[in-house]
Amino acid sequence: MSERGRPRAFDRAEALQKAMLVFWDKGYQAASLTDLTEAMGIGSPSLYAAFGSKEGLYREAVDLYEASESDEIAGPLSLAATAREAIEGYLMASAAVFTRPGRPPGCMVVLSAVNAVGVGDETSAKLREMRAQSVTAIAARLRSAAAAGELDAGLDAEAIASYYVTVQQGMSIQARDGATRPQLEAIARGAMAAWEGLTRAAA
Amino acid sequence: MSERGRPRAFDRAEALQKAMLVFWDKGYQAASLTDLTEAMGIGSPSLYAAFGSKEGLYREAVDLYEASESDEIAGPLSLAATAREAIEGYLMASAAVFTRPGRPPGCMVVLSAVNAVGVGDETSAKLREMRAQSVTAIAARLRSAAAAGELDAGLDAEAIASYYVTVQQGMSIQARDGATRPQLEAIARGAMAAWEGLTRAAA
DNA sequence: CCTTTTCTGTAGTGATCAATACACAAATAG
DNA sequence: CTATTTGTGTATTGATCACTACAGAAAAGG
Repeated sequence: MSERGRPRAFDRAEALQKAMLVFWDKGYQAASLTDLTEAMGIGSPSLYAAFGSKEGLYREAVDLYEASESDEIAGPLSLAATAREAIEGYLMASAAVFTRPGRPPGCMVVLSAVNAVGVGDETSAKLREMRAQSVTAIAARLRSAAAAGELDAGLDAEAIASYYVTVQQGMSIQARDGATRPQLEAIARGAMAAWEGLTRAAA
Repeated sequence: MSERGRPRAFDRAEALQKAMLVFWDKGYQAASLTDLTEAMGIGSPSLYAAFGSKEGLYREAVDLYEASESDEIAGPLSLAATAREAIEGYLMASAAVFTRPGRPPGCMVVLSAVNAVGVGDETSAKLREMRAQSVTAIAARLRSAAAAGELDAGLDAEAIASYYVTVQQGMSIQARDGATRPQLEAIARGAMAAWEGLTRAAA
């Protein structure tokens, strides 16, 4: 097939992983081509041959983030037995991922709401949709719990989901300011203290 | 006194206000000198004569933000009769300020945790301290309420304060994504649903 | 071998960045 | 008036930005 020509001298997936860490750490615009090529260990022509452009590389970095880190955060939402355990697991997994050693603090997708300046409209819209998807997924989990009789049928799933996603997004800011995993977990437990009040009566 | 020389042809306070809006909207690095001078209606030499440097202008813009917007958010903390009303008022005022028409969405100081890349260490530390100050102020309000017998004496004031500040910071992200004032207020009410659980037993 | 294809390294492109040199304008001091 | 001081407008500084032209290197096809 396409094995003609000089073979690539670097591992594409490995280089993308390094680029993801730079974008995650600095945001789109503040990550310079020099930052990227140095972290990836390649020259800029190799970067452009493999990824097309800075924004193309960013898009792939976001996809990689979603596939690796983001799925770990969302995992509990579909796996936990009860809706309460699902959301608590979501917040606890966030606390873990946001403070994992060797990784930038906070969530790359959440932070992109603030530091993805200069990115194209299409990529920007995709990132916004990814953040909105968190609310959708949690609301769906709440509605399925309500349909199963586990929770009150009259609850406002969207409002509750927005609240928990807001807490999780605030945890990204806290992580940026140096909050540790136990501190973020304490915040998550604080957020869960609202659970009974929110799910008992329709807000 | 110092009325010698050609008088300044623009209003310094007015120009600073315009610069604050640009920094608030775009962050430090993404706000270019062209953006700033166009918004302020002056040439770059006038900017440098009046404010010293881009970072000097940014520092003054942060001070102006603190004096105008930030005080409105923190007002309820010292004015409200009860600790609960103080914190609820803090979140409600945040919802209002974060979505005020004609102003950028979200809190300039909160967002600076993410978009103040490239700013000097001293300014960066000052901004971080301003964010930490929110936790300190709320914790102090909780402790005074506990000392007055209004709340349980064994509550973890720091943990509760961190939780509510995290919600407020998440509201800044939500505002960036287009959340309206009623939506943010609903989130604030959701956060207040945790109040009894948090203040009843020592976490 | 030679040709074709693909990638790498060097060395740059024009554009934009924050910041200024310099000449002139506009005020006060004497 | 002249001298001094301060601000403005033009035009530009070197540095850095994202990006690429070009020549040579390293592979497969014939």
